[in-house]
Amino acid sequence: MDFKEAKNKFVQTWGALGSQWGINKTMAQIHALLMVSSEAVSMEDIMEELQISRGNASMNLRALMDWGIVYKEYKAGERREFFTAEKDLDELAVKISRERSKREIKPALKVLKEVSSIDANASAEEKHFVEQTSKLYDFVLKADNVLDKITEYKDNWLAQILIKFMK
Amino acid sequence: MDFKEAKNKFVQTWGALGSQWGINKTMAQIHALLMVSSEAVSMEDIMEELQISRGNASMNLRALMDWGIVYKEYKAGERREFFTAEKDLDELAVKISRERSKREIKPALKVLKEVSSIDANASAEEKHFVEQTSKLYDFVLKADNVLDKITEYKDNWLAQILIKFMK
DNA sequence: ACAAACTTTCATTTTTTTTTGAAAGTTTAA
DNA sequence: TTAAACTTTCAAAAAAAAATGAAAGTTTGT
Repeated sequence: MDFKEAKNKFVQTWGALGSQWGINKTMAQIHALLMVSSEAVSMEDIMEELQISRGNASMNLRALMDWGIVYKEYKAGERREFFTAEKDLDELAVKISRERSKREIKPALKVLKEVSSIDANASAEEKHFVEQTSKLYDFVLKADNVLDKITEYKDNWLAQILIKFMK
Repeated sequence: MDFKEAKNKFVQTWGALGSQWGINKTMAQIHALLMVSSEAVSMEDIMEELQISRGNASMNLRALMDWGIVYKEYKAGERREFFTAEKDLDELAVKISRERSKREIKPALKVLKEVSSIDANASAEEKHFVEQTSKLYDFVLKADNVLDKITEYKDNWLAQILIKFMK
């Protein structure tokens, strides 16, 4: 396998993995491309390499910047914008965790709290509902807090957990 | 908010959360419904409650059983099949983690290993590619191993991490 | 102020994913 | 063995998500 094939395979795989985790394929592909580029890349080049339209490139780059994992870069004497990805993997994981927590987990928690707070009248059905959603609330809250704690460590959190865990 | 509203809100929210994480909405909704049902539920009732077709119900129930988080149950004297969800949240998390690791992370690791193994000739571009994909391989492998370790604890793993982490 | 060099937006089109439903398959009871 | 009571399958339809591209917007240099 030569470089071009390998790069392409990586971009495709990263895109597919993204889809499976609820991230738009092109967004994941752009991210993959930037991750393995040593230099900042122009929108034109991204369009060319991934064979996508200008609009698509623009929107997904915007989304990646909103996630805080892709940055604009300006080159002296160049009119156009260039893009780079966060390349520090610990930092990348922290940012993704924080965003998903903020966007998805926190709102879900709010709903769980609401629905687990209805007052269950006598019926076993309602009691079970309240019990189960309460447990779920506690569980998700705890998991979310663990994420918070972990991402506070910032650098090398993964290795740190591993150390603590392996005894 | 009364019981019916709460139940519906929970099912809808769980479905939406599923979508955001790459799980088919109906599949997540069926799971939600079964999670908060104190009794096993028939396919007919699932179709009725979620307003979905027989085929849809059948396929998604099958998928949930493949994930190992929904079980068939037979009632004495009843011809039809009933379904229940795994209600132990630790067990649920363990099963989901294992399946996602097996289906998505392991194959991605294989590709990462492949593409990071090309021999980079002199160019800085190729060197950077190999370096970055190697780092990614190490990172994902480590993360996957942490998941493995965690899920070995089986019961109450979340609380255990929390304890270790809080010092 | 103008226009060239870019980027963003969004209505429309395309693609992908999900759902439907009817036919085929299976199981059970008599 | 037959038929009733179910479940599964899968081609086709529908719905949802993503992509296109041209017009509108923005920035910069002269």
